[in-house]
Amino acid sequence: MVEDASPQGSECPVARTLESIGDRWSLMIIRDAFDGIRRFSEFQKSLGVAKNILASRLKTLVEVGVFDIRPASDGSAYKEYVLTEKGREIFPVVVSIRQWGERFLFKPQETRSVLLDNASGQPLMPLEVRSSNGQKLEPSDCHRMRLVNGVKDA
Amino acid sequence: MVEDASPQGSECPVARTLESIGDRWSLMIIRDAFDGIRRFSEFQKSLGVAKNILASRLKTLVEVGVFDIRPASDGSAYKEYVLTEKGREIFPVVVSIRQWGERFLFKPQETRSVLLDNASGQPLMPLEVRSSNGQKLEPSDCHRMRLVNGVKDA
DNA sequence: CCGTATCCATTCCGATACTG
DNA sequence: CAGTATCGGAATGGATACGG
Repeated sequence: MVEDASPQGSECPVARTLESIGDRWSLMIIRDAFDGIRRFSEFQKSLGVAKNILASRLKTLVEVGVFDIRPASDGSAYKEYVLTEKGREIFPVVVSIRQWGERFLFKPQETRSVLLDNASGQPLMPLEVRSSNGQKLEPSDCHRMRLVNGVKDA
Repeated sequence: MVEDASPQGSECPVARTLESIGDRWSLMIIRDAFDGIRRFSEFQKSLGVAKNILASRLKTLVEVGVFDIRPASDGSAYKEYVLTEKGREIFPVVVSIRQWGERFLFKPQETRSVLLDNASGQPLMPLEVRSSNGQKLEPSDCHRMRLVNGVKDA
């Protein structure tokens, strides 16, 4: 018997986010979308995922409002999956994941894909956690608090 | 037949990161660790996860170098799981996930947990993707590139 | 208290075949 | 091309019992 748990209703935003886009494929699909991929077959080719599960993931990502479906821009009869604003705002998540992986999961000369600034061709600045007045924060500089109806609930 | 795919050897840092900490529980465990949780039973209580799978996840997180095992600080016979530097550097990932969830997955007055700066008691600054010279970047301002032995490829 | 071992249910995933 | 339908296998998760 679990007393916790309504899975869709976690109070922690981290948990709730992972419930909606934390599965094995969604973030990879979104990563590809940031690369300009929009068509079913392009996602499929890039990810090497089975078509049925790609279809399933795209459907739920549309349902949760991360993608919109639009008619194809080239006039072909098919649809395109384009990120909504909600979807585009996942960018920092993907970038932070990428930066951690680059730093800790690759040997220096190992072949990898990198994300570069169009203007300069340079790598991006590492994402940093900062306070509201711009101070860099370590994990120990923060604490979690429960917010009930807008008021703190120690 | 898949020609892609050596799962541990993806060239994309996003993919490789998700392979190592992208399962359903690891990021939740790490989130709790940022809250100061170190003991098996505390993780278990906080997450409501079965003991066997918690044990399994902690073991692999130690293996990949995200946690260290240390003797308990209170002198009891048991161990503590503390984040390594590699583990602590996941902080921006957890924070970006949290911020996205807060913004898009909660109604304004809905009960949630928030992360506050110890010094000011204020919420954190939203993470932003920036270029090496500090310019804010949108997804379309970036492009992916393959890096082979340190040189650009295509 | 801190796990491990076992067993079972469920979910997820890939391959294939099929439809418009 | 863009999916849907179906099926079997693999991975994952939960409950429980047990041992150090």
